[in-house]
Amino acid sequence: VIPLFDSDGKPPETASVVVRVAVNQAIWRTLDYAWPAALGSPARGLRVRVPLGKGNKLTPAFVVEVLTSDQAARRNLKPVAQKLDHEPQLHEPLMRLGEWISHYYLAPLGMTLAAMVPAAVGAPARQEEVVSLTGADPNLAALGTRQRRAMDHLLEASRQGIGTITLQQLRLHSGADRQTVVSLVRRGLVALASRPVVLQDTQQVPQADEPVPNEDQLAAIAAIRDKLGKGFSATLLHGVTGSGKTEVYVRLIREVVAAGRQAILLTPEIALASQTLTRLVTRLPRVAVLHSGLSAAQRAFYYQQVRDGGADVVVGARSALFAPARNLGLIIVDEEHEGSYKQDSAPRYHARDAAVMRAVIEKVPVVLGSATPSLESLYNARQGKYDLVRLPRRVRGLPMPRLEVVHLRRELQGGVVEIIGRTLTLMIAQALDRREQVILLMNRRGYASYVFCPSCGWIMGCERCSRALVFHQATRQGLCHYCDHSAELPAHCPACDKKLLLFGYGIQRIEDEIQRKFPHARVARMDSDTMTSPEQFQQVLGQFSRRELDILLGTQMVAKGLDFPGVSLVGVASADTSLAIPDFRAAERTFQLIVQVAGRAGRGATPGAVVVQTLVPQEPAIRLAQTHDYAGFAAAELPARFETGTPPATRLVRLVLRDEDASVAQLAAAGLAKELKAALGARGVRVAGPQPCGVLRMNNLYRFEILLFAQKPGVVQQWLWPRMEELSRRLEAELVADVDPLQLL
DNA sequence: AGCACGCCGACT
DNA sequence: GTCGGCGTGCTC
Repeated sequence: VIPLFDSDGKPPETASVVVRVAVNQAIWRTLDYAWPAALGSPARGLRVRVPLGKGNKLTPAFVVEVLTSDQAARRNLKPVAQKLDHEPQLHEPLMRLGEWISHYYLAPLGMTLAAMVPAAVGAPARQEEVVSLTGADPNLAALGTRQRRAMDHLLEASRQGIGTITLQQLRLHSGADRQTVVSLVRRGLVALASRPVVLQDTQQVPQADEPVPNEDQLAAIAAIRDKLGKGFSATLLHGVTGSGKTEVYVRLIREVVAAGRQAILLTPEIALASQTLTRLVTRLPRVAVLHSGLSAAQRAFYYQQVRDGGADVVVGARSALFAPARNLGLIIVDEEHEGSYKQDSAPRYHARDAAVMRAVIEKVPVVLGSATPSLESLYNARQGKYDLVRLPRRVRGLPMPRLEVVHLRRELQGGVVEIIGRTLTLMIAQALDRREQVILLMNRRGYASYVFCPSCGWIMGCERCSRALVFHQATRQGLCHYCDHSAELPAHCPACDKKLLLFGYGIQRIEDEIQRKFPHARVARMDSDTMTSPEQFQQVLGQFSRRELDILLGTQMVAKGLDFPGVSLVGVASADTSLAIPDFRAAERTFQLIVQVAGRAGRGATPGAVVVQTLVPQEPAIRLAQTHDYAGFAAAELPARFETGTPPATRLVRLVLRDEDASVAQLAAAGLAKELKAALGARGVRVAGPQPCGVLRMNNLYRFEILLFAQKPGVVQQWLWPRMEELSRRLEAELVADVDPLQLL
């Protein structure tokens, strides 16, 4: 922090330099401030602190424009108080990306820019202790075991040309603690020093262990390699599950790094803990991994490494897209169809689409990979906006797993209501007998969907939301999956005092059933209730890969990107959960989920089998997933979207108006809808609504939505953005805009 | 999003 | 007569 010189507190008389800043708050306008000469020269992208409001509260902001002298004619400007960095934190391409995100996703610019930089950036660099040999002749025989072992390790490292190693590494490899090293320092044998932390080159896998790309992979690599260094291009890499997309990424990234440039690889949040990624990281040059498990300081450290050229590759979730690579050569978005790329709070950007925009701005290629591309990306490929590259076969000639769709109603065993039907039970038993592993998907948290009274119809509901509480076994409580509110399970119906019943199945109930049916199986449950930290996630996956577990039971987090050769059977307990959601993407999500989870089977020596349980086996999403028929699914679903005028046939902007008072929200929505119809109707925008949201009341707020279906991208935003501030002030209810929404609850 | 301002009710 | 409740509106 560089303080302002004028200690008498008086702002300069006349401002010769004026900057336009975006404050990190829900303010839609930019504000002008005088730039004190004492702060040096201003620059776009610089972080500053400015006095804001009547109390002149110091507020973080970004300089977005340095005004020329004739633009700067305004007087009486408050002065910028502090500079937070010496150099602009966001360079020009990221500033332009931030401006695009702010406008396209209808978010205030200051908030958007702030979301692009880790909060702790600018804090002093982390230090680490390093150990090196002094060169003094060691009398090894005179040393104790621990000191001896440490010296051996250092001497061995030095023979390999490594003169300095970190204390942490020495501790890891020789078991020497700091005390041991200090003793060696006293003997004059080693030196202990501090230096700023630097990234280690993790490329360790010897060439012999390198997977050899097959013909398909080589063709894909060649096709994309041709585009490197030749400006913007977008490629949709459609490779079936197990076709080796990761190998294609590795080869392309190495190519880019060899040419002296940096690469960004985006993966869904969940995949960051997977062993696929761990393996991948060891095969790449200096990697900065950015994920949610990092502390603020660690995140800031990697961020700075990328900016200063200390990292060649950035691997991370959504926000890794904003890595300040100054010399970018390639962006890859793995599993591009994943919903977790969409941020669900402002700025509500989609990292895949923002990645394409960054590639446009930086004039570099972008690769979108998936076994089940989103219909948006498929449509873009059909339109010629993306090039399509395919990997139609699995590696090593592995067959696609065989899917068996079973009708749950015919699976009941002796009339008993059970969710693991006859076929699936039998196949799990067989897999366990053969010492093979099983992945079981149950896409619903909790034990039972709701608690109700059979005699009077009372349902245990959330007091803050218009939804039933989901019964959780461990806590014996009802839990709201929308607002996290919980309530004790009453002993009897509070309305009529009769006995209460549990209705519906959740993953915890499946867990009970599995344990009852297979008492000797080692089972781990993996859902957001049990996986509260990335470490837990990694631990369970580690156990499963070491075959210390037989059955991995999970919500959709087990469907994604896992690669365990021991898995021969995958079960989908109920394929209907995601179909039941009233959303135009329900079929697409169901198809993707089944195909993705099926892809976890048969990656090793034994061919995989998949059992999909459903009450609606004739449903196209399920029928087509049975034969991994992506083309067939797209051929049915894409025309349907055109008939209904839903994305990708149109571009959707969703506006939600919410208020504690239902009629206030409804009236505000009605007024706004009328206004929008008048203004946008002529521009090819269909205004639907207002209508109550899928979940009418959430967190004590009643919600009404207006859906805007536009023929062209950006039409709605162009009209709406300049009016957002005025609208949010004028409307009685709170206004939330979501562009290209994925969740329509 | 904060934060100050302001116009009413409950208290000393 | 004053403190403070949180509705309202602005931030260079």
